[in-house]
Amino acid sequence: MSIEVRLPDDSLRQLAEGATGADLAGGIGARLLDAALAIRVNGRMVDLNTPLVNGTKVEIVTSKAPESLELIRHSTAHLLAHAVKRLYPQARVGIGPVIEDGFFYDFWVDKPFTPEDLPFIEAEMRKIVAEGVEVVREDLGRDAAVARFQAAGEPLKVEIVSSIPQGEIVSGYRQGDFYDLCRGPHVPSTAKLKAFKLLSIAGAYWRGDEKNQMLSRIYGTAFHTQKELDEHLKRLEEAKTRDHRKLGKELGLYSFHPEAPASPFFHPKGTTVYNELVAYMRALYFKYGYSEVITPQILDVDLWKTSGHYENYADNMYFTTAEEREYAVKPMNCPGHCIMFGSQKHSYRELPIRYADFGRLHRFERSGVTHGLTRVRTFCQDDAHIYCTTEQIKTEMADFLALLKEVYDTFGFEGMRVALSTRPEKRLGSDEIWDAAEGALAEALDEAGMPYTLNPGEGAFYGPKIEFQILDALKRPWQLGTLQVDYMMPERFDLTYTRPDGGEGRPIMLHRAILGSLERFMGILVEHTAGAFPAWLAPVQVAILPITDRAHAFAGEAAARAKAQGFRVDLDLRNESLKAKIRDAQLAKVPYMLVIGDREAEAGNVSVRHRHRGDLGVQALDDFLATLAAEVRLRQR
RNA sequence: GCCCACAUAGCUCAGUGGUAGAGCACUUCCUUGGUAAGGAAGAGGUCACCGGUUCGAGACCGGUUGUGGGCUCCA
Repeated sequence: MSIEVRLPDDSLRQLAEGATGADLAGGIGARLLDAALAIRVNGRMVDLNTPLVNGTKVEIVTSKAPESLELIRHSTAHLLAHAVKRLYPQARVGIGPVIEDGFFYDFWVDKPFTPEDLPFIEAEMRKIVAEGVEVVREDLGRDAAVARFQAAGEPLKVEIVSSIPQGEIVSGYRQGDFYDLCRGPHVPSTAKLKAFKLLSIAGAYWRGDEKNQMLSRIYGTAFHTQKELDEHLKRLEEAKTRDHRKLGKELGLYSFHPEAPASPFFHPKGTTVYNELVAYMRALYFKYGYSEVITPQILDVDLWKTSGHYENYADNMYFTTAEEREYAVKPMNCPGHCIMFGSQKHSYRELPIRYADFGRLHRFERSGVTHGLTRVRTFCQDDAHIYCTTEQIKTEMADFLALLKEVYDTFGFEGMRVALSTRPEKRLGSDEIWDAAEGALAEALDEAGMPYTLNPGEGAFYGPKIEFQILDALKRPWQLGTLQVDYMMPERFDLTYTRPDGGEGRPIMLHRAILGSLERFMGILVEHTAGAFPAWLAPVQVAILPITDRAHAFAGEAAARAKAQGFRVDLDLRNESLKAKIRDAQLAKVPYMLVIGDREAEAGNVSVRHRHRGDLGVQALDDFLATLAAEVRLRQR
């Protein structure tokens, strides 16, 4: 008896009954067998050593297939666990999945691993690779699997397997003396794993629940070749050099101090960028029909009880008492806006009313969750609340999307992804209201033709939210914008407007932000631009570099003229060489350097150097200023 | 909050129990130069904080605070 399988080029191949993918690959060529990692049967990836079935379509998966990277990472995770079990037999294994850019494996150990352990574990992994241990799939009945893990002293695995319905087959893989629960597929031998590196250690809760025990997690990554691995490690280094915490210090933008944990101090240069961002948003608010408001920082706790924050958000709030009256520092602007809206009578003719607020917010974030500028305890959102009717939600949504796209385009963010977060467990309001709110957002997204993913249970306590995610220059995702629909606050604050028929209507409230928070946005922007802000945002737009003292007079005049036109100028009169001045301006990422020597001073010219484009030659000062003015006005990147 | 690591000059970092160091930055002097560091001198530290061990602690131990890598959480 023989079987026949179809290859991707539609050719048929005869094989003996019971032949595997490996036999198929070997029959085609020894080099293919060597490169083979798995096979794809009728589109589904399975182990290379899976027996072939007559009449199926079979494809040999080698390192050329994009999904093979996941395969070797998964197998490398098993390799890691195998090595750990050899070195630390008392370690009990958790789970070891593939993640973006690599994998991890969790271990339950008495003493957590330390970074010094990694080279030893890695060496043991290489030893297992050198041994070329065969990786074999071994399926077991559920009860047999439970018994096997119980005998092996693996309580975490027992817990997982026990949750699988009885009678089901549990797949697992054995490599030498190491057996692991796993769906597979895997590479046929540890010899196939050639380029991997263990990267870091971290604590992680079992099953991601902080009530469970803490496991010791080892992160690593794997690639097909050492060259690819090296390139990846180089990219990680590149990301490190762009770290906004490092660049912020180097460029003198902001700093952090123990006196105010997780709260940035914006230095003059950082404040310039910050204020330019606010000015930009203000200009757009004018264009899009928003009105800016200013509301108090500290408000009576009763307000927060009305808004529901006291009940649902108190853990994240700061409280203070004065004259025996209790207050809270605002973590959000919305309740203040509701007070303002409710303080006047409104006609349907006024709606939508759009209140924008750059108020400072304070949220108590648990120590350990803060991170540079991207997670702080005091920040300011490009926040606005739109009071409108149900019918107006769609046009408001469309206008908001237009505004959002305009902003992200200005900064060069691409690859926007959208997620809809629905009702969380801890929430206000009835299911009917949530149905309406979630429905409104979903419908608006559908109408805008925007594909989105669902984040069940991730909404805010007062309403569902749409979250907008972009990719930065290093293709890393960031959540920036948000749009939330809220039926709750208007209800709780009893907000009304007069309808055309003279009756009272209840407005809907939309919460929205585009940059998210100015703080986080600046951090992201620093990493996106590597600190080289576009000219319109740069803290110093022009550095004026006289070569000798003789040029100081004209350099001073040039600086004065540039300043008169509103440019941010740094006049470098230090007794340093031109080379040194250029170097310092380059390191400060100043967009334009104007070199002024005797020749330029005499003719009223400047020699223009751009931080990226280099020497741009000599031109009249006024011509340069006119060009720069256009670049800044258009907010060119 | 939890697990682990780290904390020395403004910055980046050396310093394995016996007198506190380097480079850069800063100040002064010399140098007046043409597109990424000219030269010299000087000044600068309660080694995060509190306690312990020791004849002696920047170093060893415990605690606190802050920061970092993660987990949980999140703009």
